[in-house]
Amino acid sequence: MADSNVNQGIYGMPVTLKELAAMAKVHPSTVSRVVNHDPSLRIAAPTRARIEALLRQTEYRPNGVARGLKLRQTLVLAVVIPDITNPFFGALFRGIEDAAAPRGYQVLLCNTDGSPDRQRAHLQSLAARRVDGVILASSFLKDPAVRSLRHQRTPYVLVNRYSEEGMDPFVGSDDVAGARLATKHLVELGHTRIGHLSGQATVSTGVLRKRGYQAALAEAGLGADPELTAEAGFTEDGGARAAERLLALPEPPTAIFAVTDMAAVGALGQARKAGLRVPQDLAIAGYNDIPLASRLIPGLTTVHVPIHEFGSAASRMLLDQIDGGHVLPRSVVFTPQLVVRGSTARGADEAGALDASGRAGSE
Amino acid sequence: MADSNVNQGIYGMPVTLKELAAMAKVHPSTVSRVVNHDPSLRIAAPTRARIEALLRQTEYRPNGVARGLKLRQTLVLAVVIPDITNPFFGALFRGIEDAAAPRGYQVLLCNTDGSPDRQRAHLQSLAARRVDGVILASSFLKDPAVRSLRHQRTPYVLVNRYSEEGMDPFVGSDDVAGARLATKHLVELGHTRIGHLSGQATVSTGVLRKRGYQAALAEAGLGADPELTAEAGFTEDGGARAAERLLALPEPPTAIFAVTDMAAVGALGQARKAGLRVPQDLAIAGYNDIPLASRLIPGLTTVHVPIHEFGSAASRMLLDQIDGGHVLPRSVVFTPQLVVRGSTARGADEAGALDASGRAGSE
DNA sequence: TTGCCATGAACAAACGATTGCCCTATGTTA
DNA sequence: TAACATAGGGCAATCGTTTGTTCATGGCAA
Repeated sequence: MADSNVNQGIYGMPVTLKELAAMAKVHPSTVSRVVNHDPSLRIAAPTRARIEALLRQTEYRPNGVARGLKLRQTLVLAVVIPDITNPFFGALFRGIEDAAAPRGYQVLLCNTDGSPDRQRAHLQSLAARRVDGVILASSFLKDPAVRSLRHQRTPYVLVNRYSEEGMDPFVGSDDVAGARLATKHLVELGHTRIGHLSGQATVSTGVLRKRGYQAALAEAGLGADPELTAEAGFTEDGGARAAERLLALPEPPTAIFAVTDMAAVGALGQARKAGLRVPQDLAIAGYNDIPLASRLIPGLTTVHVPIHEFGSAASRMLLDQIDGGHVLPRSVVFTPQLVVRGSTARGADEAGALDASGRAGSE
Repeated sequence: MADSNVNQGIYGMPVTLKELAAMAKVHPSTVSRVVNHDPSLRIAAPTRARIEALLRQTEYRPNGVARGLKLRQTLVLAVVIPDITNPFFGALFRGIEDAAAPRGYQVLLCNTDGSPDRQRAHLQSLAARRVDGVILASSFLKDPAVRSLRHQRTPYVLVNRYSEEGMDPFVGSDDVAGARLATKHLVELGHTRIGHLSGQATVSTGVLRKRGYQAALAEAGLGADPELTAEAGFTEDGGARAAERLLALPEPPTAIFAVTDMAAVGALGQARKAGLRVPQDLAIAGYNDIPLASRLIPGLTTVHVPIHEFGSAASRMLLDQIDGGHVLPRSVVFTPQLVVRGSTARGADEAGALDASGRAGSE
């Protein structure tokens, strides 16, 4: 460093309070109070004018890191998800950012790919970084790193994942009701062998949607054949493989309810590969109503949830928690709605499927 | 604050060097040197053991904010894009994060929705935050905030966007060549009225791909009818509207090359709405080969570029620039490849379209 | 003239970590 | 025995802000 005391930015733009103060011939603290509009500061008009002119000329912005250290707030939120490539999480993220930005926050995005190790690594970094809050939509709530969030008193909100302790701030939909809706729809279409592509048993959405599926079957007087449920996880690949297993059964299902649209998409591809027509030979329903669902041919019947609002609601809960000290309300649960498209159309002919696919998702 | 001097975390876990030092009965600086494995530290074995045991028990992690202030590095990168909901940017982000994570960096995601104001707001925040580097894949390179990145000496890399100054670190594909490839393909299929859904004239990809389109037409001895080009931007909606204009012409095109897969998807929907069969009545080609392209029916013919590698290459360039002080190489340009699917299939019948759609994108 | 009160800013102590330098014991060597 | 080297850590400045407190000055009333 050639300039030992006063560091000038390029183009001679000062970047620190100290430099600014030297130029204005006042003490740095005075400049700080002007910048922050400190009401306790009584300042002579000419002095204030001098400082403000300088601030404008130099476009000074306080160093956020130093500010973060002093004020103990970073104005950063973090979102931990399995994979941003999944359209569900893309829409979710937008909801989060759109609600966070107006309040001055920016958002770190952390993909875990469903790996507990990556999740733990991310959470540890986030804790060290002192992010102001975390939104968790990833799978592993037993992770000790999650507990350490609690212990560190880092505010957090869960999206689409209940924790076991059950008392965590939560945003999501009524998974049981949604799954019942979709399954009941398949029942009413006359199907009696209805398969289920399930999520992992370690994830609440997986468990609850399966429960809804089983409830709908029971209400219809249909026994839940365990053979008709195959674990697919939440990916297209998983959906394809699980569907393959189901379709290879001696008595394969004529309809499938998938835990997730992505799994349903996998099933759709698998059905096509097997030469089955959808919906004539196999009806398929998903969950979430991702944008892709309405663009497929046939359009995917699915359970619509307001993904973007999941994000913004979670964001707001988190920020309120950060500002206010505690959580209110503790949870936001949206009511899911069935969206019927071509993949389960009743007397589906080609035209019907096309029509249905033309509907735009409301997301 | 009840505890004035020594702040204990919950569960009595110390969180600062000072507390740790007090417990180990050594000076904080000594603890710091142990944590950072300072080679200049000569320390008695028992002392070291005492400190290390303490570090393990308490799971101490240095406060990243304080560290950032002192060391002038935040270990944060930022990505500025129009919209993460667009599959192209989802894949890009994963590439970036996957390359950044092993080197200890986490990544802020900033969506601009193509708004210069939002972009400027984001860039200003990022500068104030002292992020270590920025990857720009958004549209506005004239933005003064971008210049200020340069002025602040914040390292940055452009993805898929040339700046006018032309000397910025860049990652992307040869847009002219890619567009020529796609257009030439349409020419070879026998089309003579080939339309173009273009990007904005302010964005390099828009300009260059249009140039490639025109070059291919010229080579084929086809004049470029300006009426056959409509500005679509990079969104599905824009693509639909632009396609609508083209299809309403007295002599509408029989083939369309879209600047982007998303625009092509919009055109596909518009064609369907107009009762046109793809590819029989209208052939459509896109650019980027997003995952969606291979799942549509018919599959979308497109120009494949390695999106994930765009991200990882950009990430690596940026990190090298941060570590090394300057940029080498200044740019990475991938060679695009044509992927032919059902949307331009030659004597396409239903079956052919289906087959083509079954191919998985290599991304 | 003395005392008091605003006024207008400067002072200085944090926030938590890093790091060049200094200091104090103990051997070691001349 | 005096000078010196080395081991083992402590000291203190620094990164850039924020903020409670103190201080000097001048005006005004008594």
